[in-house]
Amino acid sequence: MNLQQGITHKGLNLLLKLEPNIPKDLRATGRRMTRTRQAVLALLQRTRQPVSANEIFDQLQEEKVAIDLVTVYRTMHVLKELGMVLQLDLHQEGLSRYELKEGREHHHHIRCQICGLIVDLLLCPLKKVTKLIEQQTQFIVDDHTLEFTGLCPQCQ
Amino acid sequence: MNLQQGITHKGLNLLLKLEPNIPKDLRATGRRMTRTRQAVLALLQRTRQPVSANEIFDQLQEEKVAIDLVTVYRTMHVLKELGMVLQLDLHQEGLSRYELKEGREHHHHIRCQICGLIVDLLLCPLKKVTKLIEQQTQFIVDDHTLEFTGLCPQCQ
DNA sequence: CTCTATGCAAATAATTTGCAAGCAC
DNA sequence: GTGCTTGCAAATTATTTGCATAGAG
Repeated sequence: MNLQQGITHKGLNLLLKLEPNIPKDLRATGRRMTRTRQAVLALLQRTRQPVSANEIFDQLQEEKVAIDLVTVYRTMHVLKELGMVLQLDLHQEGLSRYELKEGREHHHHIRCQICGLIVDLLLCPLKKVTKLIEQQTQFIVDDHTLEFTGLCPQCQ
Repeated sequence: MNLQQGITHKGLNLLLKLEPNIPKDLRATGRRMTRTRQAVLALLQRTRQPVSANEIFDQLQEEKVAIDLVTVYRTMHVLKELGMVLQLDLHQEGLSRYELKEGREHHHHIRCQICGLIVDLLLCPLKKVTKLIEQQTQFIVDDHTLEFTGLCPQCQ
């Protein structure tokens, strides 16, 4: 909802410098490093929270980067395919958010109902549960979604 | 995706008879029991899987029940407000599904990537984890989403 | 120079809103 | 009869697709 407000909180992510091998990742699959992709990647790197396509678009507009919203969607699609970006659907938000993968471990999130702050959870309690589910249901589990909502310290 | 196919599987839900006190629940809040609400409730009761607004609409069309898709959405909104229905957003499906609450315990789901079969999981491993998260993040947790995807026995 | 990426317009899909008429109580 | 409900049209929001052109390698 409110990117600005969220960003003013202390996030758990670090501000990472631009990885110089990203262009290689792109080229390795016949993809090209363009002005717009650079802008999106740079934005993702300096953003502490998972962002929506619209937020990326708005933010780049403010920074005078000419880009179409469609291009944002297409860029996210490519980056996700390459495994460089994670796509999240947080608890009943009705839109997707994206964050850089950048070698980070599998993790989940909690989002404040009031201000929209999203904080990383550095745990996933589901390894054992997954096995249990596979036994109980005879499914082969291949993925899961786990997101929390609540009130952040400042909104309580 | 494919309601029919899902329904042909053995679900874990029971087919419940129409609870006669439902109209009371509605009236208690100044709401009215109408032909369309009856049709939706009856459908929810005989459906073994969480259904989307569109599936409710299509199904009722087939049964020659005249109803508008807008009315389905509005009905789900009311039933959810009354606590009679649960709204689910399964793993990156991009739409909401609904199921009768009917006194059932808090639970989660697993959905088959191929045929769309949804099965209830009769466990929630998150009570302790929630406390841990509250300690670690200083959030007050008020809700969570946990949904799995995989391959059901018949699609493996 | 070739083929991918982009912008713009338009299409889709899920859901919501406005308003006048219908129907439950 | 009064006020909640509904249908129909239209608006909204998130996302996707088609196509001709711009631009990366």
